[in-house]
Amino acid sequence: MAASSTTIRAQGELSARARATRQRILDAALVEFAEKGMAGSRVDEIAARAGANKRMLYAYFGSKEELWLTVLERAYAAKREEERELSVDSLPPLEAMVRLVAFNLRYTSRHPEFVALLNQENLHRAAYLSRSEHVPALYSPMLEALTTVLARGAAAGIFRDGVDAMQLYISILALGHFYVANRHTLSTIFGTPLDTEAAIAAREAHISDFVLGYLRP
Amino acid sequence: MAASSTTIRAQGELSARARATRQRILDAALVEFAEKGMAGSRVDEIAARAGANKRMLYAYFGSKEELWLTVLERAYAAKREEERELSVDSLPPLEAMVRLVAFNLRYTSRHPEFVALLNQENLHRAAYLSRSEHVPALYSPMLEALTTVLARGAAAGIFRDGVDAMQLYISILALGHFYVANRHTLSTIFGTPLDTEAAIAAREAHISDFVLGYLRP
Amino acid sequence: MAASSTTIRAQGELSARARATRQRILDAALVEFAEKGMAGSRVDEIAARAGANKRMLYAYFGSKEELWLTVLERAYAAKREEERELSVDSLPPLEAMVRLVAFNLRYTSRHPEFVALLNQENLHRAAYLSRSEHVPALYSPMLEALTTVLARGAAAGIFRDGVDAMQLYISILALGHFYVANRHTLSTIFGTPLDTEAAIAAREAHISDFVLGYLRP
Amino acid sequence: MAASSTTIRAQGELSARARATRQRILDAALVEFAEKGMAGSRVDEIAARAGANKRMLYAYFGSKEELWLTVLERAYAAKREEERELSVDSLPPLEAMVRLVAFNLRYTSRHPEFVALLNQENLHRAAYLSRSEHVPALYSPMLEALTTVLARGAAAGIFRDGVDAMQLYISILALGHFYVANRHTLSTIFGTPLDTEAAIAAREAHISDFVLGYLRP
DNA sequence: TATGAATGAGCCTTCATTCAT
DNA sequence: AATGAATGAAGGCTCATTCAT
Repeated sequence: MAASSTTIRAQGELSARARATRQRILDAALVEFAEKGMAGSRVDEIAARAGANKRMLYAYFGSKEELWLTVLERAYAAKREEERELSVDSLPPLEAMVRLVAFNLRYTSRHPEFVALLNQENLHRAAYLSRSEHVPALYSPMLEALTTVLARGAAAGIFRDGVDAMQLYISILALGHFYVANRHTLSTIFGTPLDTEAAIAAREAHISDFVLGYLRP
Repeated sequence: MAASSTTIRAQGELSARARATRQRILDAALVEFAEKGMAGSRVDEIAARAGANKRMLYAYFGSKEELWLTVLERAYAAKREEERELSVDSLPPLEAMVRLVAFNLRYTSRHPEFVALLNQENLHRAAYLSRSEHVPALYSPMLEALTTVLARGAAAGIFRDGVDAMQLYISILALGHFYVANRHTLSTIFGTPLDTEAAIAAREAHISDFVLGYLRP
Repeated sequence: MAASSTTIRAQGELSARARATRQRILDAALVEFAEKGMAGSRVDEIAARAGANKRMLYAYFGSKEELWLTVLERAYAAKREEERELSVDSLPPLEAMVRLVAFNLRYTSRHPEFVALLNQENLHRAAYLSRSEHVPALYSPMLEALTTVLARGAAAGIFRDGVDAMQLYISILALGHFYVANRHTLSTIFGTPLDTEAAIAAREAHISDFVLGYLRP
Repeated sequence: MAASSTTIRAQGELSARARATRQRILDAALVEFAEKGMAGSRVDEIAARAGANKRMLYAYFGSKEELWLTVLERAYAAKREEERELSVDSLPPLEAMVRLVAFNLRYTSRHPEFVALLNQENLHRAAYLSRSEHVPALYSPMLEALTTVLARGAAAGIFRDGVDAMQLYISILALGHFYVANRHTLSTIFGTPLDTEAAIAAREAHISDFVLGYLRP
């Protein structure tokens, strides 16, 4: 009777069955939230999609807002985990950079739900994310790795000096993320579809050129 | 979504008083929509903020969705109007490029509500914007102008050859827009505020370098 | 647009139609609250009984709790108004006392909903009533009048000296109110119905005797 | 409301451990019910407070309503047990009366939860109590004892003749119970706290006087 | 042109109760 | 004897929209 009988929070103590239900709710919430945003999502719909009782959603997550935060944290963690596996700091500088750029475009392209979550959360002025204890910690290793790559490249004479790692990382994110995030309005404006494989490959080529072109000494 | 027979759409036929009311509703809606998104905004709140009766909102715009589209169109038009005034095609290529890059960052920074609207609309998969007859037409002149600038720069030997105008334009938008759009989550992640004047100036310097560095032959 | 468009509070500014709706809601709420208490009452039921839309209940009263307080205040005011009309301070002391005692029994008997409201509110530890600005003011005149009557009776040699007006008033309330409030459990316990006219008349005779017997010098 | 076939009602057949659990549930329910009434109480909360699994509550009591009735019966029995120990019929009439009056005030004052239960049950029109087989039987001895005391006092010339025992008993209950039951609203109305020890002592003095003053021949 | 009042559907949340182990 | 997980039916409250004047 340690936890109040109406809310279950810690995940460790759960049975396999409970964990499965919890997971189905999270999966369903990710889809729903990404599609309709937080305000536009319906708790009923999430529960139905999860094949779970609505009450369990509240038992596991307490409220729609807590559920949102949990989904958001997991989305960040998932992306960082894949990015970490690139092992940029163990690759030659040029390849590291190319891979990082391509990965960011391709990941956002494969995971438009991640983009949708981020946009929503920025509408909220990061009100939920700023309550997270996990996410900020995920990103300092990335910055360190990028700093190292830039230094190695500069030492080897293939990158320019004095590049700010955070600015560059934001730019790399921007070149991919913005394209995916705004693909619908951009397609409308430019009158050409942007989410075909051909279009994405073209984009990848462009931004690779873009970053490497800039980094030339 | 056909306009009801009692809906008043054209603005020309309105009296001065009516036009003022209509305008106040639009202004209020812009603020409210940008702050809370479309699903999160309340028709009551918009009317109250406009000092207008809710009924008038329906008389002038027919529905919340139509109001959203009108607000969105005006936001696009306002930005394009300022951008047009840059007269990039009458400036020397280098200066044109610097100005265009700086303008896009500064405009989005000064108009976070524009960013918020765009993000929302992309969540909607541009469902409203794609019904607009005005917006696409706004952007073809921009692409033409940029194409000309790139050609002039290449001819003068200061820009590389073979740059795709649309890709570059998207990249320029991305470098500024993404920074502003995601400033809240980025601030949280990197643990440093990104919307101070100093931070924005640093960003401007970085992206100017970035674009010009890339464009070097 | 003085009042927010979603909540209407002051009663003075309302149209006749609105006032009628508001009143129907109050009447329905009184019945429902008295029958089932606050926690047991259903907002849907109140609205239905009032022939009003649920939304109006919230427009006029803001919440179930505010509605409860309003109903409570009106119940107190109604009783005090009738009590005031007894004009105890302009009657001979003995008659004043008899009338006051009888009135309190009869009123609570005729208005079991008043008793029910009071009991509920005491369960709440007067949480709502204590936010009322109106009710306490109603009762000081009563105490003053009773003090005068006691003094006049004592001076005339028909009442004992040194009677505390507040204690006596509470006792008078008690002798009638408790009987009515607990008529159901008392009937069960003593195995005899207590809310027949005959039983009430007997009770009236008893408590008249009781009070006057005590007041003898 | 018939006990389900799996419900365990009789207490005799239970093991010591089971009896302890059952008792903890009853204790917790008393507190919760008294604080929030039946409609306002939560089965979850009662189980949590008892340190028991919710399921056990249903195993032992069948439903929230049955639990309510059990709690109510026990509260009545506890009061009558203490009252019985006064042995009013073996005391001199005057002292018996004084003790009875004081006891009723003091008991309700020490046991506000009893008062709260009674009020709730009267809101229910004694719907649950009337199904009890135990409670009515508790009270006939009380009336007999009081009748005897009154007769002895009248014979001794210290009490008036013709006093109805039930009416008097109700009045004695009223003078104490009403004060305690309504202490919150009365405190609010009269602007003075009524549950201090001093206030209760003053009340005790008043109602002693009151009853004895009335009983004078 | 403008307004106050009304509406019905739907949303987030909570409840008493039962199932399976 | 005890438990964790699950459920269906509300419950309070809010929303975009329309009516009547």
